[in-house]
Amino acid sequence: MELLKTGGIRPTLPRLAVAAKFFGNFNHPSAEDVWALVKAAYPGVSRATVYNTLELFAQKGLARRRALKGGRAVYDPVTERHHHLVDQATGRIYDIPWAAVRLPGNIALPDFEVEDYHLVILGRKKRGK
Amino acid sequence: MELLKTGGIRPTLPRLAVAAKFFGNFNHPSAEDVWALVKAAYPGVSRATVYNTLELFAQKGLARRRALKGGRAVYDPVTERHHHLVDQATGRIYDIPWAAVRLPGNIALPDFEVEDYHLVILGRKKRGK
DNA sequence: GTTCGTGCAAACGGTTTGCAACAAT
DNA sequence: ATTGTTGCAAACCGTTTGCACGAAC
Repeated sequence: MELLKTGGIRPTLPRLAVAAKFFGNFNHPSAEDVWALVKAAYPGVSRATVYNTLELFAQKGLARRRALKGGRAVYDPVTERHHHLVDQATGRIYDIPWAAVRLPGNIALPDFEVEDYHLVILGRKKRGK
Repeated sequence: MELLKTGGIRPTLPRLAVAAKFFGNFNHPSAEDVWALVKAAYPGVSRATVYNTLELFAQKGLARRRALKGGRAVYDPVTERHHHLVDQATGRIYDIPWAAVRLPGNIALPDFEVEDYHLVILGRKKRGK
């Protein structure tokens, strides 16, 4: 994965291991989740490195860290704007395409400088879908 | 505060202490924050009781538990619908009135049953305001 | 040789849990 | 008697940090 170079990240072996397990994982894994996956495939990688690497991805704009569930931070490999739905039954997080919801083009608040916004939707996945 | 009775909560002394410090606190305190306030005023109250009581408030619909910051859950005594702005500089959370943003009347997603939704806005408070 | 990256373990902070005592019904 | 509530401390879980070794420039 040489998109690491694009982000100005030296593609070391542990980082490639993290990237392999993280990018393309659309289940909004927590750092701990990613570590479990990495550890299974590449036992030598330490937890700290996984945490550091994910945070590095976030700083370089390759991922977003989100506070969507209590307690654990989740990382999102999708950097395009989108909304989130948190399934109240399972806790699973789903990406909702930006275009799926019609929103005012931009949000303006008198007292605040708005940098970004997204909808957090609470609901449940319809069974079977 | 006898809105506890309204919620079907037995108004014990520790719970009244928590209620006194929590309701009317619009700074989106974490459980730890509330405990610090309660402990200062009523030193006998244990941390577990504060945590239990806040969770009880949430279950009874007197408060909302929200995952807006990483790591710590915050409790919101405002139960009416509103949006949230997280100040990227300070981490402070502000309530944004529902009417401040024009949204589609209801959100419908084909695969999900939507129970609730709100905007999470990332921004910064304009200085002086 | 100075910086950067890594592994390991310990520390940390917030939250939850187990348990014994006690109050309410 | 049964249930609900409390305080205390310990356990727990995700995350961060300190440190020493090694690789890269």
